[in-house]
Amino acid sequence: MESKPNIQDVANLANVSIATVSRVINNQGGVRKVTEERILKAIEELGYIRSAAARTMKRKETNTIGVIVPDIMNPFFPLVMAGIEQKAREKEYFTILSSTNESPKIEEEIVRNFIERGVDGVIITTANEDGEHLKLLEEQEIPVVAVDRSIKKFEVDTVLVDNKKGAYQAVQQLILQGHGKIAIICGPQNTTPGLERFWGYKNALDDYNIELDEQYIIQGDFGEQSGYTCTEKLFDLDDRPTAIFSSNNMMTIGCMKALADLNWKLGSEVSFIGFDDVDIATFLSPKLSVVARPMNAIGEIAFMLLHERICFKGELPKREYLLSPELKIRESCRLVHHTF
Amino acid sequence: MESKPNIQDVANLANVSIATVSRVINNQGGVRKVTEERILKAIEELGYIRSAAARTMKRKETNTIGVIVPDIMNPFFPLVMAGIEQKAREKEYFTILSSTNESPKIEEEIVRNFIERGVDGVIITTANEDGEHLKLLEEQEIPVVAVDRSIKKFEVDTVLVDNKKGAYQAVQQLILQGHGKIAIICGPQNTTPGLERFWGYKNALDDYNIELDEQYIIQGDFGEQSGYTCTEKLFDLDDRPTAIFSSNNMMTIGCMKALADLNWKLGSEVSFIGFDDVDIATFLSPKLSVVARPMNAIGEIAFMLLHERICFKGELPKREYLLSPELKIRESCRLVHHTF
DNA sequence: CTAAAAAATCTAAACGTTTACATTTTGAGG
DNA sequence: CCTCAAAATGTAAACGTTTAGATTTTTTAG
Repeated sequence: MESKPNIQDVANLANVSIATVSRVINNQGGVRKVTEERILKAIEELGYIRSAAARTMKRKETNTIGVIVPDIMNPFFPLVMAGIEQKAREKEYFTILSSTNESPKIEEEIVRNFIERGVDGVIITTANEDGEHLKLLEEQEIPVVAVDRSIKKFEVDTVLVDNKKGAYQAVQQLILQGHGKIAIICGPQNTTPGLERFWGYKNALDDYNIELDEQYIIQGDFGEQSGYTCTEKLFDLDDRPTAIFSSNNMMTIGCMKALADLNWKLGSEVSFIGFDDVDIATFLSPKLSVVARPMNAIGEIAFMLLHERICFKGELPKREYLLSPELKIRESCRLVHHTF
Repeated sequence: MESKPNIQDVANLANVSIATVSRVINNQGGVRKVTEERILKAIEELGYIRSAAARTMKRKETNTIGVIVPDIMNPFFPLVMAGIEQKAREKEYFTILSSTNESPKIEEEIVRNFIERGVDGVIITTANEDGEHLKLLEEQEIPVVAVDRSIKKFEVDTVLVDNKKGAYQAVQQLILQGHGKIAIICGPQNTTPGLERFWGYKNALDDYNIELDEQYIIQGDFGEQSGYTCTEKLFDLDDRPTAIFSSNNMMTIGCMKALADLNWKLGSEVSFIGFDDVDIATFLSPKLSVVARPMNAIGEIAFMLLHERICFKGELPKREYLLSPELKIRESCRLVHHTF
């Protein structure tokens, strides 16, 4: 019994054929109680563990899904991941996680590796929404669910947050509180979230007949540093905005740092709402109002969609979930002071 | 060509034997340029991707390591994970991540599954340092590296942070600033980090001849909520401490919330140092002083240790890394005001 | 007690690689 | 144009499962 025991060793010890052992370890029934017990004992005795590799080879399924995220250090993704994992565990699926560092090249490598390993499906927040580099997945007919960023080149189920609505609500809130000079720190306009959040901003202003003012539209890149510099630019304006809407969490952080450094008084001199909840939101004084995304639900739904598609091999129409973010009003947006 | 092409299909198309194809896809050399090109073309044409399962079956290795963490939502782990992944990618290893939710039972299932899948090694922060539930790993002789929490029941390489030293330095700092009434919000005393951080606290007080005062030692559970309630308890004391040392990041957050709610003035009325850096640290006013752990380095070292052990099948002594945390002094600890 | 039906078990053939070992091809040196 | 070593390629046997289909055993019913 030098190396690891295999199903044959178990069969020998229990004095049955490997077929019977196989039926037992897969609880397929049709095995007499007494033999089953004999086999179980043999398994125990030998410390037998079946080889997933051999099994996969026959079965052509791994009960594994691959998850690809662009940046594991961004707190958004672990939270989504938690939702995925929870549902996956319920269905006895396992999860492989890889992070691309926002590199489409790495992403392509990961996809290839996932396919080699025979994942049953993939949940991905792609580093490049174009999706040209993802064509392998389509070729191999592997079910895919896109999360947070859609994929242009081919049809996949998608779970998105209604960025436009979230941004709209935030800006609407500011408007209703009397603000007219509302600035936006934009995300990159070549990403869906960046673009949609800007649309939400624009629509809200339109709906309330507030004219778009170019000087209040500042272009950021979703990074903390850009949040900082954008805020500085706004501060340098002759006619400063009375409210700021920031398009994501990292820029919110940068913005807060800038406000502190510039001594631009949050809440009183300038109201604020950010997209995405951040840890710091409830610590700052005043507490930050934010548009919060339901990360856990995103993960759960993504898995459910994927699972359906894995089980249901037939044709299924492309499905698109649009989750509504929640506007959490705290203290950083206040009624504007009209001092005449 | 109905189903997926295999190595045989490639061989047929390229008019060679499967052995030659195998040599090409593993770059083993010994194949003429012209045939290699022919094979490569065939692979391209068929969209052939080799099956990791079949390969594993022969090779008995997967080039995959398993990572087990207790709580993927705790920001500490994604950061460690980033370090692991980075090094793993360099060595062409892949990473499977699973989270146990601090449940030893789930952990055992995950371990079993990892073994079925034939991971070459495991990096784990166990949910139960006793390690009885991990004996499968030992039986199967799978290399293991323990991170952040050691494993008692069997010998494995370990990467720890010098909790005692970190706590000591923090408390020492408070003492040197004139504090005598220093409270600690403890972690669970049945975990190594909880225990060691308490020792560091105790040693520092001992060394400076400050008597341990039971009322300043509050037991928490590393959760945010407990940080909150512990802080309340301290506030309710007749003789409040002038400084607080919190044993981890989540409790730090709870503590900050409590301070704000209680209107207990951070920095002036009560100084503070926390174990582990947190996002909010630099936003609060005053900015939080913390003991920061080198998460990325922890991950990198953990992988390197594991990798050595995977490659080097021979006997290797147990190795234990003890990384020093860094005391980051910001503003939340101030010279105590002696008002006589 | 026996025949037939039902249940349990077994046999053997895949699945797609890798790899010793065997065979063929190539090309250098005479 | 041979010879022969070296290089290239091919053959075939694993690896450890699952699973039709064959076979044996058990149970049922007359």
